[in-house]
Amino acid sequence: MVRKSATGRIGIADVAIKAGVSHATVSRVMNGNFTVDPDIAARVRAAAAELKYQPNPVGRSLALGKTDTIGIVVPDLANPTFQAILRGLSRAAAQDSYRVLIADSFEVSSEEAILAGEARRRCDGLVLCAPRMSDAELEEIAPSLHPLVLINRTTAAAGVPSLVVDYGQGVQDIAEHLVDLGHTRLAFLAGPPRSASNGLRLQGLESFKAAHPQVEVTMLEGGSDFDTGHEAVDAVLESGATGILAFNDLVAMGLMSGLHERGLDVPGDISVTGFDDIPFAKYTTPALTTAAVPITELGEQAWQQLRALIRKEENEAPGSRYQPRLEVRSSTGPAKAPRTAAHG
Amino acid sequence: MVRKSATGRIGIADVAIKAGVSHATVSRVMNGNFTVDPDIAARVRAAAAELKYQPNPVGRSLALGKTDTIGIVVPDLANPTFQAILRGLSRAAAQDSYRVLIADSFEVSSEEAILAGEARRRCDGLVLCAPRMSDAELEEIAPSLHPLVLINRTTAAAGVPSLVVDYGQGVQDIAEHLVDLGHTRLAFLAGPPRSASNGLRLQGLESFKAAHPQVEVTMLEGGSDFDTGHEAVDAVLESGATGILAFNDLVAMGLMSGLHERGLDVPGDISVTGFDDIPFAKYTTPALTTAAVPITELGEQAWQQLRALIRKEENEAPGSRYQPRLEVRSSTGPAKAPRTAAHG
DNA sequence: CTTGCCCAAGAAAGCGTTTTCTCAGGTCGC
DNA sequence: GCGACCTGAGAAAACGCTTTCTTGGGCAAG
Repeated sequence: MVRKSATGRIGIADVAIKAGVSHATVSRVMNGNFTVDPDIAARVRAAAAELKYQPNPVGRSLALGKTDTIGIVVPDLANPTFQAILRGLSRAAAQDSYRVLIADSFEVSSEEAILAGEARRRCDGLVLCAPRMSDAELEEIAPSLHPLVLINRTTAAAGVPSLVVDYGQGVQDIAEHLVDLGHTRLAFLAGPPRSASNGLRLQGLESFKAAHPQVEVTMLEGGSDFDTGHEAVDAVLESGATGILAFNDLVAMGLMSGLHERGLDVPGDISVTGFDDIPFAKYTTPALTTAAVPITELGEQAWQQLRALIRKEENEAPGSRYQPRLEVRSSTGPAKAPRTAAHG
Repeated sequence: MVRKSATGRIGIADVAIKAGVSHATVSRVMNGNFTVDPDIAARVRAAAAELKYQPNPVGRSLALGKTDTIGIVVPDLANPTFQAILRGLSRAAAQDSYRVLIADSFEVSSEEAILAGEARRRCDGLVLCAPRMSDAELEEIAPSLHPLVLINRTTAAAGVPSLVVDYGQGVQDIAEHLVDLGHTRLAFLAGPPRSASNGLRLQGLESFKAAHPQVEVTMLEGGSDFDTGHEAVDAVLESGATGILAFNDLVAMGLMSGLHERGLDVPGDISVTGFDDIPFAKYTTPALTTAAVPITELGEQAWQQLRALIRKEENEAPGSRYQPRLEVRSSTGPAKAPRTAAHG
């Protein structure tokens, strides 16, 4: 019988025996090496087909020193942003016959380095998505992770392309939009403290405040999910702001839902904006004004950059910067007279 | 110098040389084998730490015959349902130090079998998520994919646990709910034709129709995303139905958005229901009435089942069936007099 | 007819681990 | 004091593949 292999699976040896040739020849045929006699090649192929032989990728990986797999580590797989990046990455990588291994750090920044290292060792390259670790730590481990591509984070370590979204500019665009609508009291519902993109937004708001001293901008603590927005209703109302910049679309949706429950009208009473333009943003009622980030493209670009690194190609454009595009929908509208002065 | 290995990475050999012992001993120490002299063990550990040695998982996998990785193949990574399953699976697997490799078939059912095979060979087990392939094909390839767990699909092949959601019951519950509200004309916005869960829903509706001959149920073609729902507005209005059962929450949201644009009130003019209870469902306006599927739990259970298979444990409960729970929110309300008879 | 080449296919050496097998040295018992 | 037993560590085989190295046979040229 066949099945001589210890693992019980059909191996190259089985095919070699069946075809009456050596392992080497089978390998050559399977890899399209043309120095094999056509007759023998045909015999090998027939044997392989009959045994339904499929090369063991692990053995192959060991011999070849590559796994045809890349890893991605994300802080939270529940976040639509990271899901979209993952999707874009997976799609692009699949086009080049690469697979994607995922590692979710669940926002535990202390785990990221270990997770990244483990993932990297199993893969040919790694995408580190919005890592929460410190700059110092990131810079320290970056070399050991090469080929490495960063998303929404930069590092001083050499040879690490970064794809960053200009959240600072995006948040300024949104603020400008609200000011144009007559809002003079704004509030920012911040994101996770360790998020670099939150830092960029805060910087952007500082620039905005410098340029618009007459506008009042209240900072509110927050997070990155629905509930954050939903629970922030009181704080938002208390601030007296009429234009709210939520950290992202999720927070904005939660907030709108909360406002709705309070009987407040968006945008009649309060204007709400999001960030990211996740697919759902278009379908909220009212449709959400937001800053669109070309997020799937980000995942795809990450693969392009990583592929260049893996192939050791000269990378003409190491990393790139993405500008969000203001997407005005119906969750923003003209400011009405400040509620505190409504009696006047 | 160190770095004798061809790959340029630190290998077990480097540690062995540095510690002045054999490969075997290093391996023993790294794997916590206690038959090693404590002094030598300490020397090895010191050498490993100094060289920052990390075992190569590929070599390890080859020797051990396992990869500590499982694969999941989904028809569409953009679908929140599959994202949630992936998340649950990944989380549960990570708890047992397993990683997840993803394969997206992009709804191309002809690719599924190849994709599944490739993924399986790199992994210790596979989760096949709502495969679109035919029953015959599924049954044929199932044995070669073992250990295998199916989600939302069953097969006659032996030893393949299935986790299925009782979509038929769920859809009946929703229909009953609408009837209780006085609706007599319903419409079902179907999902992808190849989706087994769509088939289950259709069966459920047949049962429902049999039990409620007085209720008119119109079948409308559809899909599984926002746009499907958004584009279905005309067909829905044409049907004259006042209670709409959308294939899932996404479709329902698209439909509500479309109805809103037409100036129609939900649930005043038309009641809309979804399915799945994705996180967003709670935050739509109006909040969506839907059938909640314990979807993250599904991913987690998939891992439990797969783990049992991998460990060759006796599996007391091979597979299980999940009952959706009706989640009544505010997108459904009392039926108003049929519009076609409004003048009466 | 012999010598030298070239080519195709087999033999064997990796790839980086784990694990069995083997053997040297020490301990204990008689 | 010598042989049996045991322990701990090195040697080597195994995992399944790719690839270099080797070899034998066929062919052309001298």
